[in-house]
Amino acid sequence: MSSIQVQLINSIQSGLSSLFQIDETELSLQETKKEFEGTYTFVVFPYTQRAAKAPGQIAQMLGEFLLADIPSLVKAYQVVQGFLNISLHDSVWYSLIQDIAQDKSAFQLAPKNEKILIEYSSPNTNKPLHLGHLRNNFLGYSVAEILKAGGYEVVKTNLVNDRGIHICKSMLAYRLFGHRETPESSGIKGDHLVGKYYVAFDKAYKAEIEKLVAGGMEAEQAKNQAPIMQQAQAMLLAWEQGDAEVMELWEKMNSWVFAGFETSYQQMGVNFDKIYRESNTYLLGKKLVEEGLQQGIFYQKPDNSVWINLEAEGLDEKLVLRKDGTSVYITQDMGTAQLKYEDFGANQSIYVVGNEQDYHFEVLFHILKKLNKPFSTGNYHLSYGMVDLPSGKMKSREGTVVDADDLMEEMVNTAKERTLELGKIEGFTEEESNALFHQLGMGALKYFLLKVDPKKRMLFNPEESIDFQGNTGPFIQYTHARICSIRRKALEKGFSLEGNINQTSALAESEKELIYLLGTYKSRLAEACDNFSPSVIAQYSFDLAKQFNKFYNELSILNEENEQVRQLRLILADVTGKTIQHAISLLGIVSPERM
RNA sequence: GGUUCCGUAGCUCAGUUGGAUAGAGCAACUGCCUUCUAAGCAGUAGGUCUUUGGUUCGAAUCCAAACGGAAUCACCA
Repeated sequence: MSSIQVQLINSIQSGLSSLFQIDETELSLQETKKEFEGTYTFVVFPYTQRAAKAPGQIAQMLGEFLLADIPSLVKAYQVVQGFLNISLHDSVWYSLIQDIAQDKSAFQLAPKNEKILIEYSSPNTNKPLHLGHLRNNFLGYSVAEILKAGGYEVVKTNLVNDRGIHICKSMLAYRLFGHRETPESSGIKGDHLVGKYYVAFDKAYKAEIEKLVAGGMEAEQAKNQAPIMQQAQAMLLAWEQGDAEVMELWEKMNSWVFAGFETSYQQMGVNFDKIYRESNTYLLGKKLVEEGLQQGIFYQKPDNSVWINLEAEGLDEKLVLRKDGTSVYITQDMGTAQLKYEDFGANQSIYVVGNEQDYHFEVLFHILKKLNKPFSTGNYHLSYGMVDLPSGKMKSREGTVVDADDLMEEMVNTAKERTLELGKIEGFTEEESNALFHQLGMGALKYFLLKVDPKKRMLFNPEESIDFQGNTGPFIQYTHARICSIRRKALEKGFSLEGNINQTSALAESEKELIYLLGTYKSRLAEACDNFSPSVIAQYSFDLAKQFNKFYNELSILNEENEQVRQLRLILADVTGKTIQHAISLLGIVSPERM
């Protein structure tokens, strides 16, 4: 809350107390709606009974009280129905923009002295990344940036799922149909090449099932009996036993995938402080299971499988180790939790994982609690909604996925087309042009995916291209470029962006609103932090850019003849530019200086 | 079937702890480039906030039920 709001609330508080003997500790102000005059609105309905007066009368009396109590702040008030609308003196806005312009930590909240670990991306090494991963990666990266700006120490990790039956499927298919092709020989990016064999496995598997069913076998049995599936299971066993040939193939194909992912991550502009692999953490998970077994937290069934009973927590019995002693998904997560704690000892640990795994994380956190380790607390599942297509959920095996690399390339190409159409790259070198196309394409894509509340599922229609106009990344980037242009021209003309602001004339409405918005940045940032929600920042960036464009359109900056007014507007533009740049950098979006 | 989540303009989404006549963008239509970048600005049109009942000064928001949709309930991850 800004100091302006604090002063207003304190004054209203004492007004309520002295006028009506009402002592209220939790008062809230709201923004005045556009169609009424004023900046802040106080709603008096809740006090009519206790004050034994009509709403209008209470508002009237409070308004007079404010005028007398804080005359330097409050210029006027209007009573509309039961709403007390408060207008502030221009001097308040002048001093606010002055403060913001000089605030060295305008973009940084106070240190929290807390370390937060955030795990995101978490791909499987059997197929390339798709649109869902893009939402995950942009979200994880952005939340990390937001938390940093919010005063937390942040560690970014990525847990790669590089082992298991699904990995063996692509390995087996490669062995059967691959003819030793490599990313180099085929010209196919490593992760896509491996993904090709994952699909090939599924195709062969389905054909075998069909054949068995045609021969009179039940579908369920056919799924288990299909030779290629049995081969895959045998391969998994061989892997767990460290079979040299299988390990060699596994390492070779994984290295292709990792190289491919690295390229994709670079395009996305995301990075990690530490990459974990499940092949390195699942054994630690097994140890934790043994430990818990001895402590009686887990129990063993006659077939040797190990379980935990969470019925008291309203859940079910859950398996933590298979009867053959191999680990399952949750075993690995237990091990990873411990490893992360040993490596970083964070106060909080966030898992950026889709909401289809809500139940899994509920179980995991209960298990960790029961283990009663230092990492049993502070765990949070940042559960985001799926990206659906008009046809429904994306399914990799059925080929109904939007590939991440393809989509990014398409976005950059679209950015190129738009930019060339508009003839916006005069004087750019080829390198600068390409950088701009990338910044704009990715800006559009990131904004598109981040502007929506993370918790909600969202729709992507591949038939409709992502916009570059309106509520979009490029719109905000464009506003920044405009401001940069003003800066350049101001400096050419010898105008300073640093000077003091002197109050002379009355502020225009669009100036006041811009200052007001700039003044709310920190509280929006805090809100984004508390909710792990980049969409708060996205929404703010758009509002700010929109307001700036209105201001820009209505008023002259460089052509303003009154030097004091010009100075104010220049600083207003400059601060807006810096704020936009900072805000969208939290979304992983670059602010071009020209476009 | 159990559990959880969702339902706001033709489409994609905002909508703070309940507050005024429910907001943006896209798409449609009308204006504005000889002046700081028109990827912009201003305007018109578009709504039974799925439905019904309840709580109260006041409900898109809280409660209940119905209808519609999604996720999950694996010795998959």
